[in-house]
Amino acid sequence: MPEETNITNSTPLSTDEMKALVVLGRALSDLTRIRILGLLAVRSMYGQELAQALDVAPPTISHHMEPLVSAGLVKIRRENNYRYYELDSEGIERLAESTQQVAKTLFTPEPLPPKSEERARVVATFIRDGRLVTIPAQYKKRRYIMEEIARSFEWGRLYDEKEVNAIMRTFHDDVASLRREMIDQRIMMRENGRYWLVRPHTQG
Amino acid sequence: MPEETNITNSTPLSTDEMKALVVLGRALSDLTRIRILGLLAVRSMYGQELAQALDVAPPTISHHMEPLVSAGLVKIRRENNYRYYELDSEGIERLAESTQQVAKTLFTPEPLPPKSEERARVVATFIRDGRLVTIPAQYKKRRYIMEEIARSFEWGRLYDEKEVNAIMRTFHDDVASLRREMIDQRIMMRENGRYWLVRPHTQG
DNA sequence: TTTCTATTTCTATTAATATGTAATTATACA
DNA sequence: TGTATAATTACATATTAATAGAAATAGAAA
Repeated sequence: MPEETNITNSTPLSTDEMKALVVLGRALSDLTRIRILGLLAVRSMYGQELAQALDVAPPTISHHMEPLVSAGLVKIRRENNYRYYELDSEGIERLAESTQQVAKTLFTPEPLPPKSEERARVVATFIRDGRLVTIPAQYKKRRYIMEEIARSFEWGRLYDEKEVNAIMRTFHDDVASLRREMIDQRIMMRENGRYWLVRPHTQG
Repeated sequence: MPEETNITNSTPLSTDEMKALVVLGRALSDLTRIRILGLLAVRSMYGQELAQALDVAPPTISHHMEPLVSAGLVKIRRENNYRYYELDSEGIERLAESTQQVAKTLFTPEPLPPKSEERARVVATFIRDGRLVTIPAQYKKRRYIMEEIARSFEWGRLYDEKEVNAIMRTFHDDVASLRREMIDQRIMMRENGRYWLVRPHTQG
């Protein structure tokens, strides 16, 4: 079983970004609210109109407005006795942008750290005469080793599993663990039995 | 009070699109699930790792995976006894695209219907010698009238409220109702007291 | 001011959700 | 084949959310 005790669980999303996502998700997580958005897309409406159109009681509309307004999707325009609810175009644009940003963030691999004394020492310790002595238990060291092994692959090329195994076996016999580690660390990707590097090597 | 009885409540979102949005919203509506996404963005993890990292019991992870997988954000890779959860890059791209699409849809005004006999008849009935006799109660007719009045505005120009009132008063004295109707029907937009047409006139 | 109406708040009820413990299933491994 | 471990399911509980009726609030109109 994998040894993971020393791994720090970092995340590319800040706490604030995560909370903002939850607020957005909550706003979208109910069909009545989505239907409200759909209706407001045609024209702004006031509460009783919405209640009648959706066949719910007026207090229900009021309650649903809270998450929609919190998420910045709807704004309220007061006119006489009425409150006209209308889509907040800026908010919805922000929503579209932010989800794209999050999607991008989630898939931006962490940058490779520069070559360092430490890295060289770790590599020298674990790789002797081109053979991996043992797979390091500590994440950071394992990371160095995996990046070193990745150098034996060519940027932009697709490899099938046999080729991957052949290359990895020059380092270590447990190629299954090495393969998994490459995927886990997002150094390589796999799809339909084909493997490839996620990004080019950074330093020669 | 506005007369709305004859208005059909159409929406630019199909039922399927709405349901898909709800599924997505549900997936994002819980902080634990967002944190799972954040962790998986760094590397794929199996259940007990996630449980330990988030300080929850393993069944909780199992439960959270259902909405994440349903929404297409996470996929499961089985390896020995473990189940490695990993981000579904295609799913997340689809998510980003679809929210953008929805945002766009929500703000695409319904196309102006072509000039028709009926439209001409309605306009002739309600506008006599350049004066609006009365504001039609029926939505469709009101729509025709508003589009007719919109022709007196210039595409691409900003108007302040005084100018809007001056132009509208040539049609009818209740300029407040006309202004609101323009906004409601998304023929005009307003921001900081400035008004403008949402789109150009289609037919001369 | 009084009245009327739209909206919100209060309160209650029901449904859904998040979470955990215990039991079950599934997969290696000895 | 039995044992060990990971994951899921079953079950239970506590919390949150959705909804509506009743009461309170706010604004317009008479």
